[in-house]
Formats: sequence, structure tokens, C-alpha cells
Amino acid sequence: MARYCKQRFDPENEKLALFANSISHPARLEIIKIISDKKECTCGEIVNLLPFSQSTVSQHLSELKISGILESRSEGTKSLYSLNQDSVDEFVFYYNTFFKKLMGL
Amino acid sequence: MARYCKQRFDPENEKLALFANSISHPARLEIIKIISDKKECTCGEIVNLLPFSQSTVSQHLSELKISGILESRSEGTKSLYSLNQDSVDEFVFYYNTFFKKLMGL
DNA sequence: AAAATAGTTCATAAATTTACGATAGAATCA
DNA sequence: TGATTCTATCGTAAATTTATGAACTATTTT
Repeated sequence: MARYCKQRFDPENEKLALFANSISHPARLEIIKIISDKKECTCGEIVNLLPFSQSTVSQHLSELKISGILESRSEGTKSLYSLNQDSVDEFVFYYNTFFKKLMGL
Repeated sequence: MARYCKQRFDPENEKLALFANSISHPARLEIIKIISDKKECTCGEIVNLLPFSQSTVSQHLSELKISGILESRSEGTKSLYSLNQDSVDEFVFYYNTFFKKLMGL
């Protein structure tokens, strides 16, 4: 943002905007899809499937973890990422609520 | 983006990312909500409801028009914005498709 | 025709995002 | 222990986004 915008918005809107932001990049959508298919997968596996460097993928992963869509556990030197199903459900709930209103209930 | 990323992604992903991006800002969500409630409304009316300058709101409106969620018609010196219902429907379809996969069919 | 009104577009500044290579850290293997 | 593997983080550069005021355009109104 610019010249501060740190306005306070409806918290539901803020949440929805945050969620939306986390899936507003094709690479992140790709990453989510890959993890969803494999159920659980490492950063390295994703790097092999996408045209991005290791550090870039790692950063997208940590963003998706912060927004709540992903969770991870470590195993040896690896980090295994997977969907946080509760978060996805919450996500879907917010979207449905928002869009239902837009579609005239 | 940086150091080019102009990679080619799955066009469906690109579309979804573009849609998501257009609702990834609380001000734009607020704007969409206002327009949805009033059915049709002017830039000036929105400016009176939100803590942003006229030019900022105008720019958000034009972004939302480009992404397809809004449409507009002019009447005198005014521009009247409203939801593009077809676009909203398409939007909802893309989201549903995406999330259905995430939620295991 | 001049003034008022409503909106768009331009130039800009600041903040944020995106991507990368390099480096650092933690766990495993030889 | 030293090398290897895998990931995370740091420093950075470039691009983009966000927001503003000023200037411009088009349509009324006086």
C-alpha cells in the first residue's frame, strides 16, 4: 500500500481479502494443486515441477502457511506440506457467504 | 513480479488468480458490497462511504470493471456502476471447481 | 459562454510483492 | 567428524500496487 491505508475494515472483509490474496498468484494456485494431489509433499518436489527457484517456492509455501491454507511437519531434513482442511473449509464458508449475497441470496 | 515471471500457467489458474486478485483488497470488497446493496451507484456515493479519495475509488472501480465483476453506464456527468451478474456467476463457478477438488470431490 | 459538477487519467511517491542467489542451519549419511 | 541433503532466511533488485493531488474531459446549469 501507499501513504498508509491502515484503515480498519470489517474484519470479515479483511479475512476474505487475506484469503483471496493468498490464492491470487498462479504459482501459489499451482502449488496448492500439487499438494492437494499428492496429499503431502516437500518443497523440493514442487521445485522440480515448477519453473521457480528453491527459495521462491519456499517463500510461497511459508505465505500459504501464514494464511492458513497449508500446514507442515518435518521429517529428517525435509518439510512435508499438506492442506489444512479446517482452513480450507473456513475459506469456502467465507466465499459462499460473500457470493451468496452478491447473487441475491 | 520481478526478474520476469511471465511464465505460462494453466489458463484456468490464471483466470482464477486474476479474479482472486480483484477481491484481495478490503477496499474493493467494500466497494463490491456497496454496489451490490444499492444495485447501482456512482463513484461519488462510494467516496462518501469510504475513507479514500475520489481518484483512488475511481481506480478501484476501473480495476473491477477490467476484471469483469462490475459494469457501468453513464447518465449525464455521472457513471453508474453495477454488478456484472454473468461475471459473478463465472467467478463463483471457477471457485467452486477449484475448491471442490481441494475438498476431495 | 462561463461556472459547476462528476468522473477519468496522469505523474508521483511510498509500500509491498516477487524472484533470485548466497548463505546459514538442521538432520542424516559415510 | 566431515560431507551431503534439504529447507529457511537474508539481502537485493525489479516490478507492481496503492493512494494522492492536479490536470483534463464531458455534461449540465446558470
